[in-house]
Amino acid sequence: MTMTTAEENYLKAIYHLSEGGTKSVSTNDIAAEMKTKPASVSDMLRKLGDKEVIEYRKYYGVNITEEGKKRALQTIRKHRLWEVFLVDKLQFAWDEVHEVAEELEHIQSPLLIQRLDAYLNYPKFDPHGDPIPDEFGDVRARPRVALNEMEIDQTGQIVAVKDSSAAFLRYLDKVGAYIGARIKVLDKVEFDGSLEILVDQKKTLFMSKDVAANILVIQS
Amino acid sequence: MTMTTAEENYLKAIYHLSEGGTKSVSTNDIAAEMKTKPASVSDMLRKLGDKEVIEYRKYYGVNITEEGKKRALQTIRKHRLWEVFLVDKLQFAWDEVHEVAEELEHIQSPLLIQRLDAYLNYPKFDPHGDPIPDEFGDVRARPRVALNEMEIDQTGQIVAVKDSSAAFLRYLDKVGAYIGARIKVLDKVEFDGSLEILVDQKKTLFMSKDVAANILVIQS
DNA sequence: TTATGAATTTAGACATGCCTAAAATAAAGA
DNA sequence: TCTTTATTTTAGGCATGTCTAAATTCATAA
Ligand SMILES: [Mn+2]
Ligand SMILES: [Mn+2]
Ligand SMILES: [Mn+2]
Ligand SMILES: [Mn+2]
Repeated sequence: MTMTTAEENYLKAIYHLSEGGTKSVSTNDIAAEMKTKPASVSDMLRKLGDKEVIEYRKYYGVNITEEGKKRALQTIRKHRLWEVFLVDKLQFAWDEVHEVAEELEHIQSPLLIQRLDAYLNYPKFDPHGDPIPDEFGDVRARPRVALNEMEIDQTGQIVAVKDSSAAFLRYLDKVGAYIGARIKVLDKVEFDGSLEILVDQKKTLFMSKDVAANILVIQS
Repeated sequence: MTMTTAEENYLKAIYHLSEGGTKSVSTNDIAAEMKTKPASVSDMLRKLGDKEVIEYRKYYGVNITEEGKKRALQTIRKHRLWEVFLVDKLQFAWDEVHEVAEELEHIQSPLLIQRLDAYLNYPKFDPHGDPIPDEFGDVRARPRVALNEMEIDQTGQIVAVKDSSAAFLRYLDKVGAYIGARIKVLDKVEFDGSLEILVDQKKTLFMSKDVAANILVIQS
Protein backbone atom coordinates (compact mmCIF):
# COMPACT_ATOMS: atom_id res chain seq x y z
CA MET A 1 0.00 0.00 0.00
CA THR A 2 1.56 3.23 -1.20
CA MET A 3 0.95 6.63 0.35
CA THR A 4 0.89 10.01 -1.35
CA THR A 5 3.12 12.89 -0.25
CA ALA A 6 0.12 14.57 1.39
CA GLU A 7 -0.78 11.41 3.29
CA GLU A 8 2.80 11.01 4.52
CA ASN A 9 2.88 14.61 5.73
CA TYR A 10 -0.40 14.25 7.61
CA LEU A 11 0.66 10.97 9.20
CA LYS A 12 3.94 12.48 10.36
CA ALA A 13 2.09 15.43 11.88
CA ILE A 14 -0.28 13.07 13.69
CA TYR A 15 2.66 11.06 15.01
CA HIS A 16 4.34 14.19 16.38
CA LEU A 17 1.14 15.67 17.85
CA SER A 18 0.29 12.36 19.52
CA GLU A 19 3.75 12.37 21.11
CA GLY A 20 4.80 9.13 19.51
CA GLY A 21 1.34 7.59 19.47
CA THR A 22 0.63 7.95 23.20
CA LYS A 23 -2.17 10.54 22.92
CA SER A 24 -5.19 10.99 20.68
CA VAL A 25 -5.16 14.04 18.42
CA SER A 26 -7.91 16.51 17.47
CA THR A 27 -8.91 17.65 14.00
CA ASN A 28 -8.29 21.28 14.90
CA ASP A 29 -4.76 20.60 16.16
CA ILE A 30 -3.90 18.76 12.94
CA ALA A 31 -5.31 21.65 10.90
CA ALA A 32 -3.15 24.12 12.83
CA GLU A 33 -0.02 21.98 12.43
CA MET A 34 -0.61 21.43 8.71
CA LYS A 35 -1.74 25.01 8.06
CA THR A 36 -4.96 23.80 6.43
CA LYS A 37 -8.66 24.00 7.32
CA PRO A 38 -10.40 21.51 9.62
CA ALA A 39 -12.66 20.49 6.71
CA SER A 40 -9.61 19.39 4.71
CA VAL A 41 -8.37 17.43 7.71
CA SER A 42 -11.69 15.57 8.01
CA ASP A 43 -11.37 14.53 4.35
CA MET A 44 -7.86 13.23 4.91
CA LEU A 45 -8.69 11.43 8.15
CA ARG A 46 -11.28 9.35 6.34
CA LYS A 47 -8.63 8.30 3.81
CA LEU A 48 -6.01 7.51 6.45
CA GLY A 49 -8.63 5.56 8.40
CA ASP A 50 -9.48 3.52 5.30
CA LYS A 51 -5.80 2.68 4.95
CA GLU A 52 -5.72 1.66 8.64
CA VAL A 53 -2.75 3.81 9.56
CA ILE A 54 -4.99 5.66 12.03
CA GLU A 55 -8.03 4.71 14.06
CA TYR A 56 -10.69 7.28 13.28
CA ARG A 57 -13.91 7.69 15.25
CA LYS A 58 -15.86 10.66 13.94
CA TYR A 59 -16.00 13.59 16.38
CA TYR A 60 -13.61 11.88 18.82
CA GLY A 61 -10.16 12.52 17.41
CA VAL A 62 -7.69 9.99 16.01
CA ASN A 63 -5.15 7.52 17.32
CA ILE A 64 -2.26 6.30 15.23
CA THR A 65 -2.08 2.52 14.69
CA GLU A 66 1.06 0.38 14.98
CA GLU A 67 1.24 0.25 11.19
CA GLY A 68 0.84 4.03 11.07
CA LYS A 69 3.56 4.54 13.65
CA LYS A 70 5.92 2.39 11.58
CA ARG A 71 5.16 4.44 8.45
CA ALA A 72 5.58 7.77 10.23
CA LEU A 73 8.92 6.68 11.68
CA GLN A 74 10.17 5.72 8.22
CA THR A 75 9.36 9.20 6.94
CA ILE A 76 10.98 10.79 10.00
CA ARG A 77 14.05 8.61 9.46
CA LYS A 78 14.35 9.82 5.87
CA HIS A 79 13.79 13.47 6.86
CA ARG A 80 16.53 13.39 9.47
CA LEU A 81 19.05 11.48 7.34
CA TRP A 82 18.64 14.09 4.59
CA GLU A 83 19.15 16.85 7.17
CA VAL A 84 22.44 15.25 8.21
CA PHE A 85 23.46 15.02 4.54
CA LEU A 86 22.67 18.68 3.91
CA VAL A 87 24.62 19.89 6.95
CA ASP A 88 27.55 17.45 6.93
CA LYS A 89 28.14 17.16 3.20
CA LEU A 90 26.62 20.23 1.54
CA GLN A 91 27.52 22.81 4.19
CA PHE A 92 23.96 23.90 4.87
CA ALA A 93 23.40 25.79 8.13
CA TRP A 94 21.13 23.98 10.58
CA ASP A 95 18.41 26.56 10.06
CA GLU A 96 18.36 26.02 6.26
CA VAL A 97 17.68 22.30 6.07
CA HIS A 98 14.11 21.78 7.19
CA GLU A 99 12.16 22.81 4.10
CA VAL A 100 14.36 20.92 1.66
CA ALA A 101 14.24 17.80 3.86
CA GLU A 102 10.46 18.17 3.89
CA GLU A 103 10.58 17.47 0.13
CA LEU A 104 13.42 14.94 0.06
CA GLU A 105 11.75 12.73 2.68
CA HIS A 106 9.15 11.67 0.08
CA ILE A 107 11.58 10.20 -2.46
CA GLN A 108 10.70 6.52 -2.82
CA SER A 109 13.78 4.29 -2.88
CA PRO A 110 14.74 1.94 -0.06
CA LEU A 111 18.16 1.48 -1.67
CA LEU A 112 18.74 5.22 -1.66
CA ILE A 113 18.08 5.51 2.07
CA GLN A 114 20.16 2.47 2.91
CA ARG A 115 23.11 3.84 0.92
CA LEU A 116 22.67 7.35 2.29
CA ASP A 117 22.70 5.99 5.84
CA ALA A 118 25.96 4.13 5.17
CA TYR A 119 27.49 7.14 3.39
CA LEU A 120 26.75 9.34 6.42
CA ASN A 121 28.22 6.67 8.68
CA TYR A 122 24.97 5.60 10.34
CA PRO A 123 24.30 8.81 12.27
CA LYS A 124 22.15 8.47 15.39
CA PHE A 125 21.03 12.11 15.65
CA ASP A 126 20.09 14.85 13.19
CA PRO A 127 21.54 18.40 13.20
CA HIS A 128 18.91 19.53 15.70
CA GLY A 129 19.79 16.71 18.09
CA ASP A 130 16.71 14.63 17.31
CA PRO A 131 17.22 10.86 17.18
CA ILE A 132 17.16 9.05 13.82
CA PRO A 133 15.00 5.90 13.91
CA ASP A 134 16.68 2.78 12.52
CA GLU A 135 15.23 0.89 9.57
CA PHE A 136 12.88 -1.00 11.90
CA GLY A 137 11.60 2.23 13.46
CA ASP A 138 13.48 1.83 16.72
CA VAL A 139 14.61 5.05 18.33
CA ARG A 140 17.42 5.35 20.85
CA ALA A 141 16.27 8.41 22.78
CA ARG A 142 18.45 10.17 25.33
CA PRO A 143 16.90 11.41 28.60
CA ARG A 144 16.79 15.17 28.29
CA VAL A 145 15.84 18.13 30.42
CA ALA A 146 14.93 21.66 29.34
CA LEU A 147 17.72 24.08 30.19
CA ASN A 148 15.39 26.34 32.22
CA GLU A 149 14.72 23.45 34.60
CA MET A 150 18.36 22.97 35.57
CA GLU A 151 19.71 24.28 38.85
CA ILE A 152 22.71 26.48 39.58
CA ASP A 153 26.06 24.67 39.18
CA GLN A 154 24.56 21.77 37.24
CA THR A 155 26.37 20.85 34.01
CA GLY A 156 25.46 19.11 30.76
CA GLN A 157 25.59 19.15 27.02
CA ILE A 158 23.14 20.75 24.59
CA VAL A 159 21.63 17.91 22.53
CA ALA A 160 18.55 19.32 20.87
CA VAL A 161 16.19 22.27 20.44
CA LYS A 162 12.42 22.22 20.82
CA ASP A 163 11.86 25.13 18.46
CA SER A 164 13.52 24.52 15.09
CA SER A 165 12.42 27.77 13.47
CA ALA A 166 15.08 29.51 11.45
CA ALA A 167 14.78 32.60 13.66
CA PHE A 168 15.52 30.67 16.84
CA LEU A 169 18.37 28.69 15.30
CA ARG A 170 19.97 31.84 13.96
CA TYR A 171 19.71 33.43 17.40
CA LEU A 172 21.49 30.43 18.93
CA ASP A 173 24.22 30.62 16.31
CA LYS A 174 24.67 34.30 17.06
CA VAL A 175 25.11 33.84 20.81
CA GLY A 176 27.32 30.78 20.37
CA ALA A 177 25.02 27.99 21.57
CA TYR A 178 25.09 24.87 19.40
CA ILE A 179 24.31 21.15 19.54
CA GLY A 180 27.14 19.50 21.42
CA ALA A 181 28.16 22.57 23.47
CA ARG A 182 29.09 21.76 27.08
CA ILE A 183 27.32 24.12 29.46
CA LYS A 184 27.12 24.97 33.16
CA VAL A 185 24.39 27.01 34.90
CA LEU A 186 26.18 29.85 36.67
CA ASP A 187 23.13 31.72 37.94
CA LYS A 188 19.33 31.80 37.80
CA VAL A 189 17.40 35.02 38.40
CA GLU A 190 14.39 34.24 40.60
CA PHE A 191 12.38 37.23 39.40
CA ASP A 192 12.03 36.28 35.70
CA GLY A 193 13.66 32.86 35.51
CA SER A 194 16.45 34.08 33.23
CA LEU A 195 19.78 32.28 33.35
CA GLU A 196 23.50 32.88 33.15
CA ILE A 197 25.28 30.05 31.37
CA LEU A 198 28.92 29.12 30.86
CA VAL A 199 29.53 27.67 27.39
CA ASP A 200 32.55 25.43 26.72
CA GLN A 201 34.22 26.61 29.92
CA LYS A 202 34.98 29.98 28.40
CA LYS A 203 32.03 32.02 27.22
CA THR A 204 29.35 33.52 29.48
CA LEU A 205 25.84 33.89 28.14
CA PHE A 206 22.59 35.41 29.45
CA MET A 207 19.29 34.07 28.24
CA SER A 208 15.60 34.47 29.04
CA LYS A 209 13.57 31.64 30.52
CA ASP A 210 11.67 31.37 27.21
CA VAL A 211 14.85 30.76 25.28
CA ALA A 212 16.15 28.26 27.85
CA ALA A 213 12.87 26.33 27.73
CA ASN A 214 13.55 25.56 24.06
CA ILE A 215 17.04 24.15 24.65
CA LEU A 216 17.32 20.49 25.63
CA VAL A 217 20.28 19.16 27.62
CA ILE A 218 21.58 15.81 28.80
CA GLN A 219 22.96 16.31 32.26
CA SER A 220 26.38 15.14 33.32
CA MET B 1 5.93 31.15 -12.55
CA THR B 2 6.19 27.75 -10.92
CA MET B 3 5.69 24.45 -12.71
CA THR B 4 4.28 21.23 -11.32
CA THR B 5 6.18 17.94 -11.43
CA ALA B 6 3.96 16.74 -14.28
CA GLU B 7 4.56 19.93 -16.28
CA GLU B 8 8.33 19.60 -15.80
CA ASN B 9 8.26 15.99 -16.98
CA TYR B 10 6.26 16.84 -20.10
CA LEU B 11 8.49 19.79 -20.94
CA LYS B 12 11.61 17.67 -20.59
CA ALA B 13 10.10 15.01 -22.87
CA ILE B 14 9.23 17.67 -25.45
CA TYR B 15 12.77 19.04 -25.27
CA HIS B 16 14.28 15.61 -25.88
CA LEU B 17 11.82 14.66 -28.65
CA SER B 18 12.42 17.97 -30.41
CA GLU B 19 16.16 17.27 -30.30
CA GLY B 20 16.96 20.35 -28.31
CA GLY B 21 14.19 22.49 -29.74
CA THR B 22 15.14 22.08 -33.40
CA LYS B 23 12.07 20.04 -34.48
CA SER B 24 8.36 20.24 -33.80
CA VAL B 25 6.83 17.36 -31.87
CA SER B 26 3.54 15.47 -32.31
CA THR B 27 0.94 14.70 -29.67
CA ASN B 28 1.22 10.95 -30.31
CA ASP B 29 5.00 10.95 -29.88
CA ILE B 30 4.68 12.76 -26.56
CA ALA B 31 2.03 10.28 -25.43
CA ALA B 32 4.32 7.36 -26.30
CA GLU B 33 7.28 8.94 -24.51
CA MET B 34 5.24 9.78 -21.38
CA LYS B 35 3.32 6.49 -21.42
CA THR B 36 -0.01 8.33 -21.33
CA LYS B 37 -2.91 8.74 -23.77
CA PRO B 38 -2.99 11.39 -26.52
CA ALA B 39 -6.06 12.93 -24.86
CA SER B 40 -4.04 13.58 -21.69
CA VAL B 41 -1.30 15.14 -23.77
CA SER B 42 -3.73 17.54 -25.47
CA ASP B 43 -4.88 18.72 -22.02
CA MET B 44 -1.31 19.32 -20.90
CA LEU B 45 -0.28 21.07 -24.13
CA ARG B 46 -2.97 23.67 -23.57
CA LYS B 47 -1.55 24.36 -20.09
CA LEU B 48 2.05 24.53 -21.28
CA GLY B 49 0.95 26.80 -24.12
CA ASP B 50 -0.78 29.13 -21.64
CA LYS B 51 2.47 29.31 -19.68
CA GLU B 52 4.32 30.10 -22.91
CA VAL B 53 6.96 27.40 -22.52
CA ILE B 54 5.73 25.87 -25.79
CA GLU B 55 4.09 27.25 -28.92
CA TYR B 56 0.95 25.22 -29.45
CA ARG B 57 -1.09 25.27 -32.65
CA LYS B 58 -3.91 22.79 -32.44
CA TYR B 59 -3.51 19.80 -34.80
CA TYR B 60 -0.01 20.92 -35.87
CA GLY B 61 2.30 19.77 -33.10
CA VAL B 62 4.29 21.91 -30.68
CA ASN B 63 7.55 23.82 -30.67
CA ILE B 64 9.40 24.59 -27.46
CA THR B 65 10.03 28.31 -26.78
CA GLU B 66 13.30 29.84 -25.58
CA GLU B 67 11.83 30.10 -22.08
CA GLY B 68 10.73 26.46 -22.27
CA LYS B 69 14.17 25.35 -23.42
CA LYS B 70 15.73 27.14 -20.47
CA ARG B 71 13.33 25.43 -18.06
CA ALA B 72 13.87 22.00 -19.57
CA LEU B 73 17.63 22.40 -19.38
CA GLN B 74 17.40 23.29 -15.69
CA THR B 75 15.50 20.07 -15.01
CA ILE B 76 17.97 18.08 -17.12
CA ARG B 77 20.83 19.68 -15.20
CA LYS B 78 19.32 18.59 -11.91
CA HIS B 79 18.59 15.09 -13.18
CA ARG B 80 22.16 14.54 -14.33
CA LEU B 81 23.78 16.05 -11.25
CA TRP B 82 21.76 13.70 -9.05
CA GLU B 83 22.82 10.77 -11.25
CA VAL B 84 26.45 11.69 -10.69
CA PHE B 85 25.80 11.88 -6.94
CA LEU B 86 24.17 8.46 -6.87
CA VAL B 87 26.99 6.78 -8.80
CA ASP B 88 30.02 8.64 -7.41
CA LYS B 89 28.97 8.99 -3.78
CA LEU B 90 26.34 6.32 -3.09
CA GLN B 91 27.83 3.52 -5.19
CA PHE B 92 24.77 3.06 -7.39
CA ALA B 93 25.34 1.18 -10.64
CA TRP B 94 24.75 3.26 -13.76
CA ASP B 95 21.64 1.24 -14.58
CA GLU B 96 20.06 1.94 -11.17
CA VAL B 97 20.05 5.73 -11.14
CA HIS B 98 17.50 6.85 -13.67
CA GLU B 99 14.23 6.32 -11.78
CA VAL B 100 15.46 7.88 -8.56
CA ALA B 101 16.88 10.87 -10.46
CA GLU B 102 13.50 11.20 -12.15
CA GLU B 103 12.09 12.03 -8.70
CA LEU B 104 15.02 14.00 -7.30
CA GLU B 105 15.10 16.37 -10.30
CA HIS B 106 11.87 18.00 -9.04
CA ILE B 107 13.17 19.10 -5.64
CA GLN B 108 12.90 22.89 -5.52
CA SER B 109 16.00 24.52 -4.05
CA PRO B 110 18.51 26.52 -6.06
CA LEU B 111 20.90 26.43 -3.10
CA LEU B 112 20.74 22.64 -3.02
CA ILE B 113 21.73 22.31 -6.68
CA GLN B 114 24.47 24.89 -6.38
CA ARG B 115 25.96 23.09 -3.38
CA LEU B 116 25.53 19.66 -4.93
CA ASP B 117 27.35 20.84 -8.06
CA ALA B 118 30.27 22.10 -5.95
CA TYR B 119 30.30 18.94 -3.82
CA LEU B 120 30.55 16.79 -6.96
CA ASN B 121 33.32 19.06 -8.26
CA TYR B 122 31.38 20.62 -11.11
CA PRO B 123 31.04 17.50 -13.26
CA LYS B 124 30.59 18.10 -17.00
CA PHE B 125 29.04 14.69 -17.87
CA ASP B 126 26.65 12.28 -16.18
CA PRO B 127 27.28 8.53 -15.69
CA HIS B 128 25.83 7.81 -19.15
CA GLY B 129 28.17 10.31 -20.78
CA ASP B 130 25.50 12.95 -21.35
CA PRO B 131 26.59 16.58 -20.85
CA ILE B 132 25.40 18.50 -17.78
CA PRO B 133 24.11 21.99 -18.68
CA ASP B 134 25.55 24.80 -16.59
CA GLU B 135 23.33 27.04 -14.48
CA PHE B 136 22.61 29.22 -17.52
CA GLY B 137 21.57 26.21 -19.61
CA ASP B 138 24.73 26.14 -21.70
CA VAL B 139 25.86 22.68 -22.79
CA ARG B 140 29.36 21.77 -23.83
CA ALA B 141 28.63 18.91 -26.21
CA ARG B 142 31.33 16.66 -27.61
CA PRO B 143 31.16 15.62 -31.28
CA ARG B 144 30.21 11.95 -31.23
CA VAL B 145 29.77 9.15 -33.68
CA ALA B 146 27.84 5.91 -33.26
CA LEU B 147 30.20 2.97 -32.92
CA ASN B 148 28.60 1.12 -35.86
CA GLU B 149 29.60 3.98 -38.16
CA MET B 150 33.31 3.73 -37.42
CA GLU B 151 35.71 2.06 -39.84
CA ILE B 152 38.25 -0.69 -39.28
CA ASP B 153 41.36 0.49 -37.39
CA GLN B 154 39.73 3.68 -36.15
CA THR B 155 40.09 4.37 -32.42
CA GLY B 156 38.18 6.38 -29.84
CA GLN B 157 36.65 6.50 -26.40
CA ILE B 158 33.13 5.47 -25.38
CA VAL B 159 31.44 8.62 -24.06
CA ALA B 160 27.74 7.88 -23.97
CA VAL B 161 24.93 5.46 -24.74
CA LYS B 162 21.79 6.20 -26.72
CA ASP B 163 19.71 3.55 -24.97
CA SER B 164 19.82 3.97 -21.17
CA SER B 165 17.55 1.06 -20.33
CA ALA B 166 18.70 -1.06 -17.42
CA ALA B 167 18.81 -4.13 -19.68
CA PHE B 168 21.21 -2.51 -22.14
CA LEU B 169 23.42 -1.03 -19.43
CA ARG B 170 23.67 -4.37 -17.65
CA TYR B 171 24.63 -6.01 -20.94
CA LEU B 172 27.42 -3.47 -21.41
CA ASP B 173 28.65 -4.08 -17.87
CA LYS B 174 28.69 -7.79 -18.53
CA VAL B 175 30.79 -7.57 -21.68
CA GLY B 176 33.12 -4.96 -20.20
CA ALA B 177 32.14 -1.85 -22.14
CA TYR B 178 31.83 1.31 -20.04
CA ILE B 179 31.90 5.08 -20.35
CA GLY B 180 35.53 6.10 -20.73
CA ALA B 181 36.74 2.82 -22.24
CA ARG B 182 39.27 3.26 -25.07
CA ILE B 183 38.31 1.20 -28.06
CA LYS B 184 39.58 0.23 -31.50
CA VAL B 185 37.57 -1.33 -34.33
CA LEU B 186 39.40 -4.54 -35.29
CA ASP B 187 36.93 -5.85 -37.84
CA LYS B 188 33.52 -5.22 -39.38
CA VAL B 189 31.47 -8.03 -40.91
CA GLU B 190 29.94 -6.79 -44.14
CA PHE B 191 27.10 -9.30 -44.10
CA ASP B 192 25.35 -8.14 -40.90
CA GLY B 193 27.34 -5.08 -39.85
CA SER B 194 28.55 -6.71 -36.63
CA LEU B 195 31.88 -5.57 -35.19
CA GLU B 196 34.96 -6.84 -33.44
CA ILE B 197 36.26 -4.33 -30.93
CA LEU B 198 39.42 -4.08 -28.84
CA VAL B 199 38.70 -2.61 -25.40
CA ASP B 200 41.49 -0.96 -23.39
CA GLN B 201 44.12 -2.58 -25.60
CA LYS B 202 43.51 -5.95 -24.05
CA LYS B 203 40.03 -7.36 -24.35
CA THR B 204 38.36 -8.42 -27.62
CA LEU B 205 34.62 -8.08 -27.96
CA PHE B 206 32.07 -9.01 -30.61
CA MET B 207 28.87 -7.02 -30.91
CA SER B 208 25.90 -6.74 -33.27
CA LYS B 209 25.29 -3.66 -35.37
CA ASP B 210 22.22 -2.89 -33.21
CA VAL B 211 24.30 -2.80 -30.05
CA ALA B 212 27.02 -0.71 -31.67
CA ALA B 213 24.44 1.78 -32.91
CA ASN B 214 23.58 2.57 -29.30
CA ILE B 215 27.17 3.28 -28.24
CA LEU B 216 28.54 6.77 -28.84
CA VAL B 217 32.24 7.43 -29.29
CA ILE B 218 34.54 10.43 -29.62
CA GLN B 219 37.15 9.54 -32.14
CA SER B 220 40.85 9.99 -31.57
C1' DT C 1 -12.78 17.02 -55.73
C1' DT C 2 -14.25 14.30 -52.39
C1' DA C 3 -14.23 10.35 -49.43
C1' DT C 4 -11.47 7.94 -46.13
C1' DG C 5 -8.58 7.19 -42.26
C1' DA C 6 -5.10 8.49 -39.02
C1' DA C 7 -4.09 11.97 -35.78
C1' DT C 8 -5.84 14.99 -32.64
C1' DT C 9 -9.06 17.35 -29.73
C1' DT C 10 -13.23 17.61 -26.95
C1' DA C 11 -16.74 15.81 -23.77
C1' DG C 12 -17.61 13.76 -19.74
C1' DA C 13 -15.97 11.18 -15.86
C1' DC C 14 -13.06 10.00 -11.85
C1' DA C 15 -9.36 10.54 -8.04
C1' DT C 16 -6.72 13.62 -5.08
C1' DG C 17 -6.49 17.56 -2.23
C1' DC C 18 -7.86 21.88 -1.17
C1' DC C 19 -11.52 25.56 0.04
C1' DT C 20 -16.06 28.09 2.12
C1' DA C 21 -20.50 27.74 4.00
C1' DA C 22 -23.86 25.07 6.25
C1' DA C 23 -25.22 21.33 9.19
C1' DA C 24 -24.44 18.12 12.88
C1' DT C 25 -22.56 16.73 17.21
C1' DA C 26 -20.64 16.47 21.89
C1' DA C 27 -19.55 18.61 26.04
C1' DA C 28 -20.57 21.79 29.47
C1' DG C 29 -23.37 25.17 31.95
C1' DA C 30 -27.83 26.87 33.46
C1' DT D 1 -32.96 18.37 31.35
C1' DC D 2 -32.35 21.87 28.15
C1' DT D 3 -29.71 25.22 25.95
C1' DT D 4 -25.50 27.12 24.18
C1' DT D 5 -21.25 26.91 21.88
C1' DA D 6 -17.00 25.17 20.21
C1' DT D 7 -15.60 21.44 17.44
C1' DT D 8 -16.16 18.64 13.71
C1' DT D 9 -18.26 16.87 9.61
C1' DT D 10 -20.76 17.30 5.28
C1' DA D 11 -22.13 19.56 1.00
C1' DG D 12 -20.75 21.59 -2.90
C1' DG D 13 -17.15 23.59 -5.63
C1' DC D 14 -12.54 24.28 -7.85
C1' DA D 15 -7.82 22.85 -9.75
C1' DT D 16 -4.74 19.22 -11.40
C1' DG D 17 -4.02 15.18 -13.99
C1' DT D 18 -5.67 11.02 -15.67
C1' DC D 19 -8.90 8.09 -18.58
C1' DT D 20 -12.50 6.31 -22.45
C1' DA D 21 -15.50 7.39 -26.02
C1' DA D 22 -17.04 10.55 -29.36
C1' DA D 23 -16.27 14.28 -32.45
C1' DT D 24 -13.28 16.93 -35.34
C1' DT D 25 -9.58 18.00 -38.48
C1' DC D 26 -6.04 17.30 -41.90
C1' DA D 27 -3.78 14.94 -45.43
C1' DT D 28 -3.93 11.89 -49.07
C1' DA D 29 -5.49 8.72 -52.32
C1' DA D 30 -9.09 7.57 -55.48
MN1 LIG E 1 7.23 16.45 3.73
MN1 LIG F 1 15.54 18.01 12.37
MN1 LIG G 1 10.88 13.48 -13.33
MN1 LIG H 1 21.70 10.05 -17.54
